[in-house]
Amino acid sequence: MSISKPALERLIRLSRLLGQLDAPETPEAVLSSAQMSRMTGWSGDTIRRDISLLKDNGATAAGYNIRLLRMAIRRELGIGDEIRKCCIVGLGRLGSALLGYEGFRGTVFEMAAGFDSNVNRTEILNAPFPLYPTAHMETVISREKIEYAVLAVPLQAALYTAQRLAGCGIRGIVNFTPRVLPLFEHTEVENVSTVEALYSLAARVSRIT
Amino acid sequence: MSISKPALERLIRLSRLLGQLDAPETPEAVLSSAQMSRMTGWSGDTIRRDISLLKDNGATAAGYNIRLLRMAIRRELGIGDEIRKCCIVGLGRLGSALLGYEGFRGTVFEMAAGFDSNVNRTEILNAPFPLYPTAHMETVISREKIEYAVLAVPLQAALYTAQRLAGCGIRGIVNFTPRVLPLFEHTEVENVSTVEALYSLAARVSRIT
DNA sequence: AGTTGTGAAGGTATTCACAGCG
DNA sequence: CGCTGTGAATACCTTCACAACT
Repeated sequence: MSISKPALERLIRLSRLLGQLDAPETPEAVLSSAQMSRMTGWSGDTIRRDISLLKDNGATAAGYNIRLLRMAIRRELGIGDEIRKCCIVGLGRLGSALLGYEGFRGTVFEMAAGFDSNVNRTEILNAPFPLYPTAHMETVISREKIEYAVLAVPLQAALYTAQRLAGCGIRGIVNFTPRVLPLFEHTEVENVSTVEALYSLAARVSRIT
Repeated sequence: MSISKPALERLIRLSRLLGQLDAPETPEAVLSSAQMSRMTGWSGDTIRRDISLLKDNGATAAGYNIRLLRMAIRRELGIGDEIRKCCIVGLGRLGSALLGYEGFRGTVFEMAAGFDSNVNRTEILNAPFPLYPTAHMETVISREKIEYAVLAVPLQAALYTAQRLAGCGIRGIVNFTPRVLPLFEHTEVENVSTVEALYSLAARVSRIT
């Protein structure tokens, strides 16, 4: 049975939540669907149904074992322990801010390269992984077997760069640019937009008021 | 008739897309639902139904007038031309990268203040709007009538800072931190997470393969 | 009491199919 | 013709209600 997209997104966030609660010294700690409901805003019913799609989900009479549940989610997401290599394309303010981002600790994602068309930047900035001029993008990506890209180039370069990424075997793009990207044959796109988030908030707020 | 959340999100992105296509020299340009479908990946049926919820949507026999449709969406979102004031809380790498972000141009959102607990940062960084120590957050927000906040503080400070924001009248928080925030009574939360985006991509990719 | 898991019901969203229009 | 708009049908998702278990 396949997991629906809404369920998938909840499970991903749940796994983050569990990661925050999983303390090494209490491997037996449990959490009930009612507690998760309070922490996330989703109904306990929905949470239980999502979790019931997983096997070995760590259910007990008092709730779910935090550690086991988290493992079950990660297993089911098709994301084993296998490392996925990523790169950052575009090292302006936003891109370079991500160079030192610690949020990847504890995930299966590993930053393996950064690219910028401005050679100055690739030389001056320092990062815990190598930086290259964009001209070498295709070569490095295929040599390093990089699968995912975070796109943070200026608006004008967004479409062209995304097409180059899709053309050289990148499987997924996290699009930080305000450009709406087209569909690609073999490359998924996920948008991350502060402005869209603000509009979404504003619409909800004005609906409530 | 109320617009559903999925429809809302599509309309917001459509409006961004239309903004990119709307050229001043061709105010009569039209776009059909089939063309939008190719650009976004949503079915033409769904797009037409979303748009049909709007009045004065610029429909013609050849498609939708781009400019009129964009105006109709913005009108219907309950987002007039009234400016919404925002602030950035946390001026680390990510927060300070947003200080000069041009993506707010042409939106109804205006950055009005930035906050950081490190007084050094608020003095050294320069921005097109004033920066304050976090201690003054409540005062400034209520004085300036700021409604939205972009939360970019370190993980440890996320929950406490969010609670302070919710407590002082902020209507919506764009959460850039990896902390899963609880529900607040009068404050909406929208999450923006690179890591969640990557997991979502990875799950989709491994599902296809 | 508390918990999970799940059929059945209910509610939403999407797609189908086609009328009607320019 | 290709286009929009929409009733009807379908598919999907969430909630209800409760059995089973500790």
